[in-house]
Amino acid sequence: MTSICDNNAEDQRIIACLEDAGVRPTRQRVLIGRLLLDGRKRHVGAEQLYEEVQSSGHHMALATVYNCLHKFAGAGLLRQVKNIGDSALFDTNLSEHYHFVDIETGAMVDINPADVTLKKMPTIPEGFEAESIELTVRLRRKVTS
Amino acid sequence: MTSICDNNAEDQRIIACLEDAGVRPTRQRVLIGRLLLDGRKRHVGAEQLYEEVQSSGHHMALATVYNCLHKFAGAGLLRQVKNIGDSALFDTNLSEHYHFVDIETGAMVDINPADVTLKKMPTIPEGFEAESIELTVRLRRKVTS
DNA sequence: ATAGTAGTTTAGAATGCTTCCAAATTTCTT
DNA sequence: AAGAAATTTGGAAGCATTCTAAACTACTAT
Repeated sequence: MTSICDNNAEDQRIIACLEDAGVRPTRQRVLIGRLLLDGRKRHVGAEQLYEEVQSSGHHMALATVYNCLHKFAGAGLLRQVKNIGDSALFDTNLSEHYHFVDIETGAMVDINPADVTLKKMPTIPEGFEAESIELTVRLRRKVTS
Repeated sequence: MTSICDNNAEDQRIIACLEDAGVRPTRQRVLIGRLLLDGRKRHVGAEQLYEEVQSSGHHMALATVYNCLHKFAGAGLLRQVKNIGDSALFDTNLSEHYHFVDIETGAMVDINPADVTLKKMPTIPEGFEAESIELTVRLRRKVTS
């Protein structure tokens, strides 16, 4: 006898997912979980997610969307991507992978991890450990010659 | 018989530098050139540079600092670093190299380029060309055990 | 169940960085 | 020296994100 919106199997799965990650499954988090924890790999920004929530017929404060995104990221359910310009982006793809970015449009595409290998790793400074490695290849549209 | 502050050899060098890059050597740009085009490799933010200008006994609008930084970057005199969180950073080191970032403090250190090699390069999508590659290793302070 | 308490959500205000603006100024050309 | 184009300026505006304090919700212990 738990929760909030255990009305169906999908929500049950999401709730379990949140609990496993140590995140309390509130109504809002389950809602966002439906959008982000469905197995699809994609990149989302706060504003965009906010609109998706609206479109799904629910209301949620923008601040809550930010809260959730950060909470999810902190719990390892999402990964914050910091290479891209302006606004914060979150990636549902948790495996180590890299990104192509169109410098004109900002569009982002995953780089197939098999396509890149670091031959040599830099020596981590004394007293530190690597938390993550971000590799971004910025792309410019080629001039048709 | 050019310019503004050709009062010494150093300024002459900076002016030549700007002209070579196709940037009109205004008083403000030469001023910033003194701070950034002296051969030292470093990372600067707009606000910080603004303060350095003040400290040097001159005045300049913050907007001008932004203008200059972007102009310099566009002309290839600086390189904008986009991997790091919050605010815009510019790097006077133009050669291909990568960064360690302390996720706690935001402090940035160059990675010796010899220390990293990409074994395989990802296939660039059709119609695009790589403009730059950014590799960032995020560091966490190790817990002393 | 019920009450308590700790964690969450909320709307709107506040912040901080960056860009925009229109006017004044400066640079380079003629 | 005058004109045209680019630049600088200070302040206002913009935007994404965070903060705040109050209302609310979820879980725990009773």
